[in-house]
Amino acid sequence: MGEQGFSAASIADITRLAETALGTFYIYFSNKEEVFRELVLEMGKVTRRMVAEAIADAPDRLAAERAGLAAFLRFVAERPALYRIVEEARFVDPEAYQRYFTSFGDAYAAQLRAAETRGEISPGDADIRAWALMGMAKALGDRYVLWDEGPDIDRVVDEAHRMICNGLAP
Amino acid sequence: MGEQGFSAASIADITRLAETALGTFYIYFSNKEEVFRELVLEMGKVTRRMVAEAIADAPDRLAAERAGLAAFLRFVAERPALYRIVEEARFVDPEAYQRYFTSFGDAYAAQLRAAETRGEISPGDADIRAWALMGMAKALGDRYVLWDEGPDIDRVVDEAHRMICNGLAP
DNA sequence: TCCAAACATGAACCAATATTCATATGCAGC
DNA sequence: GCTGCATATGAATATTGGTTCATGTTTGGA
Repeated sequence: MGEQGFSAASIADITRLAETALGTFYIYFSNKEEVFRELVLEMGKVTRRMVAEAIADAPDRLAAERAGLAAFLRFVAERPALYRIVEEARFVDPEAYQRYFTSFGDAYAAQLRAAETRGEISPGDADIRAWALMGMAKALGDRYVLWDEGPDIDRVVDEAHRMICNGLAP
Repeated sequence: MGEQGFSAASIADITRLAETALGTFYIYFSNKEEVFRELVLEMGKVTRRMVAEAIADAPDRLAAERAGLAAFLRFVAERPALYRIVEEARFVDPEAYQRYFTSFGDAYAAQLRAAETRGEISPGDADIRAWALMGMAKALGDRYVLWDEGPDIDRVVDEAHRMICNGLAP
């Protein structure tokens, strides 16, 4: 599903890869969308753990932003199929997609609020900021990881991080 | 296609809405993906014109960023179906999707480069910045326009613009 | 008025594939 | 070895919907 997309991946394809019979699929999943939903869920857990580990020992929030972005881009590079599944969920299972990102965004915003009270970042609406930052990461992942070509990940992280810290103002 | 999605929208649906016979479809398009591709193309033109007009008389780049973001969010609010089509292109016609965003990104980066030489923004990699900014706009569109609930568009634009200008550093 | 050529029609065709189900197999406890 | 339950199998089913095509209809120029 991650490689061919939801509709192109047939149950027959899936069971062939799993080396089981076609009917066996329906012992474990009630229909095609259910595997998909479980994949999205699984993906949520994996990404969350990944990022959490990556930022675990960052000295402050700005350092955490850098580490988190770098980890996310590395993740997209390593598991493009899983990343694809999440994005396709927008159309296959909008509920799951929305749940995925709102829960991610909520956690992100909470971290920003905590950092704000610690004085590590300037004051501002944590939710809006969280979504803006998630969007940045996604777009950079598309352009510089999935579609390749261009500066290496470190340079992308550097530049994006500079922008996250200081903005564009001269 | 914008309302139901590419696969859920049948040719029969399309021709019913168009009040023509089913077969007539194939006089104008050679297959289902071709209409889709043309829609993506059309959408590119419309968005481009929209944003260009919106930022036409901004005094400087930072003001243009604000006006452009506001225009984009307004556009998503007004034509969610067209916006959806572009995003679905990622899976239905990846070529078209990539063309859409790289050409948009190239134009965006060119504007940033010009602004940099005019001293309106700090120096930095224009391409990476352009993609980061596009990603921000997309994510905010998803969360605060398509999924509604939350602060009104102006507040979102205000907050995001502050972040674009000054970043998060205290 | 006539004639191509373009355009329109929608029933029929066909391929794909999600899902079911009757049957077979493995396994745990006795 | 036996019994019953869980699990496995894959051929058959049923539906869906993209695409074709033989047959009309319109149109614009001569």
